This record gives sequence, structure tokens and C-alpha cells, in this order.
Amino acid sequence: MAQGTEPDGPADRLAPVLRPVRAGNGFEEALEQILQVVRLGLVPGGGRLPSERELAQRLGISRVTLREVLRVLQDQGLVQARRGRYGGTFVLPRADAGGEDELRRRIAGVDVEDVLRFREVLEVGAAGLCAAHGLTAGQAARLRAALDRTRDAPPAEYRRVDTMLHLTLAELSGSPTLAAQYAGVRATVNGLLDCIPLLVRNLEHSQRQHGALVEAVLTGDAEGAREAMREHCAGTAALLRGFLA
Amino acid sequence: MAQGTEPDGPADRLAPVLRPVRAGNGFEEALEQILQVVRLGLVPGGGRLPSERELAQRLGISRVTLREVLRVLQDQGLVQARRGRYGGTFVLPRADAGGEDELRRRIAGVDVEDVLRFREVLEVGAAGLCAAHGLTAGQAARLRAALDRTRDAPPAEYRRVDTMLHLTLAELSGSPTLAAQYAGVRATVNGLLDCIPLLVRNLEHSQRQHGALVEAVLTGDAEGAREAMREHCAGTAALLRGFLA
DNA sequence: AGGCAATGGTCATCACCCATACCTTATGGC
DNA sequence: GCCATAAGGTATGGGTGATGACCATTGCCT
Repeated sequence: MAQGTEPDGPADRLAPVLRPVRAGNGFEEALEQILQVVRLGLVPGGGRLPSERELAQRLGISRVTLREVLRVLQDQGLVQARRGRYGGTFVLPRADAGGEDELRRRIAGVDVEDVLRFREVLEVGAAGLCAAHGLTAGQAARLRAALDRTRDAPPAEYRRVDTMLHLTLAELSGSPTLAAQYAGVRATVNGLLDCIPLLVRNLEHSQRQHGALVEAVLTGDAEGAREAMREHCAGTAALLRGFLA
Repeated sequence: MAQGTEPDGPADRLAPVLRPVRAGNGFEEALEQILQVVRLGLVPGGGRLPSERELAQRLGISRVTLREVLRVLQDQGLVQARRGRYGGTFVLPRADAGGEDELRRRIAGVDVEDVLRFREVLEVGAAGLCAAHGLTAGQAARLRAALDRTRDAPPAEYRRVDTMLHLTLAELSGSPTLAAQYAGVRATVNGLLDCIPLLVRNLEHSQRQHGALVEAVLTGDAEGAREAMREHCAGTAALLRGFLA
């Protein structure tokens, strides 16, 4: 009694909330996040990760566990540790080239539709927020600088600077939660993009959209910014749906 | 060397990714999620939570730890356990009335702007997605049923059925990630709403907006759905900003 | 040349939490 | 009236990871 207020059948209304409290053990989650930093290009090849003590604190895990993660990454040739003052853990440039198998395995279990939809919602929302509440002079400069960097970037670096531009917009939205969620979903998207060829023609198209997007954001044209971003996302989405279908 | 590719100063680009791997220990996170279920009204007063064994499995924690959580909730008079077959853990009706202090303390440390912005992005995005890709007959019926339930709901129940309506829309967006994120942010919003008075006048206004929103979604008018949802969110946001400023 | 300071590398201890099994209670069906 | 069943209540052993201190190495600065 006092049981069902939802006579819709056995649909599980609790599903969105009662998800596992941790995706895995601390080790796996930390590994995933460090991989995110690398995949997003937040630390470029040759760059240095924060020190072990700082990383451990920011990830909320012990240094022992963190070191196990770094050990694995080092064994796989992704990073290299150097001791002594001004030492640290350095990201090695482009050591992946993981072959079809590795790439395909990485996208197993990814709900592509979920990712693409969620990504579009966040991006369009961020663009709209930025345009709607306006940017300070400093913020506008940051956005313009990020856009400029995408212009004169070699194809090999394009993915990275493109990610930076979008991440900048997400940060400027004024919602740290949105920025964090975007970082996560974008890392997944980058993983998917690694599985398909890079078409130069798309880059040019992408560049035009970036220009229109930033223009709309800076002039406070919220609807225009949303529309530009929607098109931009639709392009990538069509590409991915086509290749991964 | 090979250090900074970002000469923008010490801005922390890693912040969105390097968040703590767990918000607290398993106990705290599980407690938070069960409280979410209650705050969202997913299990109404008098309703029964899933059995301890099922809950533990779905939260990915041991039954021992889960029982510690339930023990706390029981001590606080939020739930009550009944033994025997057809027993279980039952949510007690409205036992909070936690006084100003309790409420104010619960919203301490909540970034209100972050929450409101993130919420709007998710809601508007969900509405747009639903309208854009259309709903099956069954999904449309589910949405209409949720809307109907908000009409003839007593004020005391309004918060709950309203949450259900929005959560339904989020689920129908086709992005489970979006639905899960919305559930989380909505629980926070409900926590904030508990701190301010309930105005009947707002309810009527809200109802009209719900009607327009569902209408737009069902007719596939994406832009209209987004705009309706934007207005709807702006209303709540203004209310909360006003009272919590 | 010497030392300081920041970094990676190592270890012992301990708290938390999980897995599993079993007991107890209440309800419905035979 | 009995018993099967599903739920909460309890006890034990083991593993993972956090804490904190310490060592080893390196490069800049005095």
C-alpha cells in the first residue's frame, strides 16, 4: 500500500540517481582523469604534470595510489619521470599510434548517441550563456586569443587548440560544473575522433564556424551564438555517426 | 623548456579535470544519493525504498556500509525500517521542518549561480532535443501523463510532480548522462527551494509555462520548446536569486 | 664549492570498507 | 497450522588505500 504513484508500469524512476557511487576503484578513476588531461592536450607533449604531491591532493587520492597510476603510464611510454628539483613527470610527445585494435577497444561501451547529445547541449548552452551575460575585456581577450591559436595551428596540433577553444568557452560560461562536465565529455569525443580520419576540408569548415561563433558571442548575440554552435556540433556529430555507424 | 604553451598567466587549465575522484568516502556519497531520492520525491512519503540488498548493489557499496547510511537516516526520523516479508525501508512523510538553521546550513557552500546556469543549460537542451528528434507515441503519452499530474496536484505535492515532469523530459532527451546530471542538479535546486516560501501565484504561472512547453515539444517546435523552457527557468532563477541574494 | 629546496622513490601503520555467511522476523499461500 | 519466502539484523575475515615520515636525486643560487 501507498506503493505506486506511477502506474506507468515498471519504469525505473530511480535509475538516474542510484548510479554506482564510484565508477571503479580510486586507481582506475585517477588513471582515467590523467588520461583525460593528456587526451585533452591540457598538458602538451613535453609539458610537465603537476608534482605527485599536488596531483594526489587535487585528485583526492594518496600519493601511493597516484604513483601506481603514473607507474602504469610510464610503463606504457606515455609519460616519463625525472627526479631532482625541477624534475617531475613529463608527457612524452605522441607515443600512442595505438593501432586499430587499441582504438576500437577504447570506444567499446561508449554510448555514442548519449555522448553526442550531451556534448551539444553543453556546448550550445555555454555559447548562449557567454553571449547572454557578456564577457569582461579580459575574458574576451582570452577567447580571441584561443581563436587565433586555432588559425595558425598545424594539422597535428589542431585537435588540441580546438579543444582549448571550446574548453575556454565552457569556462567562461560562469558555471564550473558545466566546464567540468564538458571536459569529461570532450575527452570522450576526442577518443572517438582518434578513430576516424582527419579531413583537411573539415578543418576549414570548422574554422569558419569558429569565427562566426566567437563573433556572435562577443557581440552578445545569444541566439546567433547558439545557432552557430549547433551547426558546429552537428558537423562533428554527422562525421562520427557516419564513421562509427 | 617546452613548458608554457599558454602565456596567459597562471590560469589553471587543469581545474575542470583534476577534481577529486570521490566527493567523500563511500558512506557520504551514498547518503547524499539517498537524500537525493527523497528530495526529488522519487519515493514519495510512505513509499518504500528498494531492499537493502538491491540498493547496495545499485550504489556499488556493501550492504554493511549502506546500513550505516540507513541507520543515520532512521535516527534522524527520515525513514523507518520494518522487518519481515513485505517489510523494507519506508520514507516517512515530511519529517523535516528542519528550521531556518538546518536549511541555511544545507545551502552553505552551494554556488547558486553555477547551479542555476547549469540547470538552465540542461533543461533547455533537453527540451530542444525532445522536440527535435520527436517522441514515440508511448513517450508522448508519458510526458502528457506527467503534465496532467501537475494540474490536479495539491500545493504540498506540487514540488514533487513538477520535479517528475522535468525529470521525464530529461530522460526522454535520449541522453542518460543528461538525465543523471539533471537529477543531481535538480536535487540541489529543490534544496534551495526549500529555503524560500512557496507562492501560489508562481504555481499558476508555472502551470501555463508547462503547458506551452509540452505543447511545443509534442509538435516538434524545437525553438519554441527551448524558448518556453528558458522562460520557465528564468522565473525560478529570479525567485532564488531574489531570496538568497 | 656548498647548500638549499623541490621533486621522485620507499616504507610501516592503520582505518575503512567489502564479501560472505548466517540469524531473526513477518507475511502469504498451501 | 505450517512453511516457504523476502525482507531487515548481525558477525567475521581480508584487502585496498590513506597517512605520515623518511630517503635519494637533481639543479639553481649564494
